[in-house]
Amino acid sequence: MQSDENKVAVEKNKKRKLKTPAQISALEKFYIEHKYPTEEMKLELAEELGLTEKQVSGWFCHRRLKDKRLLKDEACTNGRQDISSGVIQDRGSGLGQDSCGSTKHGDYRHLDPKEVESRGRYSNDILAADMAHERRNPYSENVSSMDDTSSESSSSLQDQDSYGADPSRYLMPNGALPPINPKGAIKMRYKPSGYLKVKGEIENPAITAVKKLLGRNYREDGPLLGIEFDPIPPGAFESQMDPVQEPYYNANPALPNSPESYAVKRQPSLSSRYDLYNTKFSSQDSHMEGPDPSDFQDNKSRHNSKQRLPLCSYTNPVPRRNSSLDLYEHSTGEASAYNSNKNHRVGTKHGVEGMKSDSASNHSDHYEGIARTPTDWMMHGYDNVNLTNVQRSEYVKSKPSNSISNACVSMETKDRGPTARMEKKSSGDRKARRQYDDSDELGMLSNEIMFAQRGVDLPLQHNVKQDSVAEMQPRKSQRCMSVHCACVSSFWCPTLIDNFLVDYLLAFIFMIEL
DNA sequence: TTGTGTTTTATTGCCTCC
DNA sequence: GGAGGCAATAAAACACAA
Repeated sequence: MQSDENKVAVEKNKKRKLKTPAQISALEKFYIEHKYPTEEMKLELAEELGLTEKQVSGWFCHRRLKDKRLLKDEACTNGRQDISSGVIQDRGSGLGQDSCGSTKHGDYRHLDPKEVESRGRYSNDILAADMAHERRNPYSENVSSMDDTSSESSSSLQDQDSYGADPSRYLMPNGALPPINPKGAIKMRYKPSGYLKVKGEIENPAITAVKKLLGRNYREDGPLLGIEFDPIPPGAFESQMDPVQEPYYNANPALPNSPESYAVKRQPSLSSRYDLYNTKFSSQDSHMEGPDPSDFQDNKSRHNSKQRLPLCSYTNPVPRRNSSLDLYEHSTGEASAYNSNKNHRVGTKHGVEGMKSDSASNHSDHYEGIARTPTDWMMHGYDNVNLTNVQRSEYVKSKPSNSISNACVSMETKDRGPTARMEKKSSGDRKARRQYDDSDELGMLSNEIMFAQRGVDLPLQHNVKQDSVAEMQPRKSQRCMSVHCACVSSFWCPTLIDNFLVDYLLAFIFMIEL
């Protein structure tokens, strides 16, 4: 009898048991803080979680292996991408070949394992793993809320539970990166994230080819593709006047005012958002510029990587189309995409689904009429490419259900102000509108300054063709015109336009040319 | 519902370090 | 030699598509 009981007990113990969400959450949290916990830590943790020390040790061991595996996969992926593109990317794939070749005893071998400890805060692959965990774990949200009372370290855990790939998650409240543990910094070099990561993912052969074709003409800090801009309207930057009372420059007086003016007017506000965005990402980029990146979004899981990778291709030349939809949704709805972790989540189920619903319900409205964003301006102005509404709808229909597009959504929402539909909305939106206007003041100012600088420093051959601009600009004030010009100028203004957008634009143009 | 693929957990053996 | 860690392996649990 006793032997039978023992047998049963052994069987019971032998049969693996899934750890509860709370346990996993706690373990993950601890793992972020201490990649290599001491025996005391393990004991304490085991006691708290009702596990054995052996289980805890094993979990940490497997967790490290998981990290390593994900890192290796990511590195291999990047390495293949580099090969396929024929260009050695100076960012985003440093680890690749080295780690691909040898895995014995891990890629951390060259580092003191202890030095690797506590790097988890910056370890994006952990986030990816957590994202994978979330996919599997329907209780994640509960766990997340459960940890609400936790202290600082738990905040990261909570973020984990949300599994947002938002690169700003680790930013300090003031938007700056938290102080970097030198030890962590070492590891950081291997873990690109945020913009750099996304960029590395999407920088497919098409973009590479475009860059190759452009050669010297492609300057990240210079005019784009030789697009000609019209000269700055006289007095465009004169003292700001009441947009209602003041006369305004109108290159084409025949054009009536239209709601687009509102949308266009909003564009400058994006600069402030862009600045913030770029601040975040550029800060991260500064850490990513190292020889070796991998990336948390890619690290999500092998399974998801397989699902995601094919979507990195530009089957949809304008994946950003959904973004404006998203923007509309968020600008009028509850949470803005800019602040939403979910919208930064790359390749997450929710994000994709959200996009689908957006496209399905709103795309027809969003692409009626003329271009409303700087990107649209470019599309109209460049090579006289006139996209019909139908075509645009098709862009939407071919909604990119991929991580990149999802990332674009979040970026897009930063790029674009509210669409013209905002103008049509009821007065109930005026409150939100005022908020935009507030930001517009700052944004316009910065844009105008930027534009003025450009007017001095750069030749004017890069002015957008006036027709295209006039066609799209309902002008209500001189200031609006200056804003319009500033928006156009943002395409070659390095501080306003993200390289990410440039890449997409290049890819789009490349598609057109093909 | 089922088959397949992925992830997680547990176990074992080997290696390195002290 | 013991402790700790890594890698390999098996099996259970899970996710997802057909």
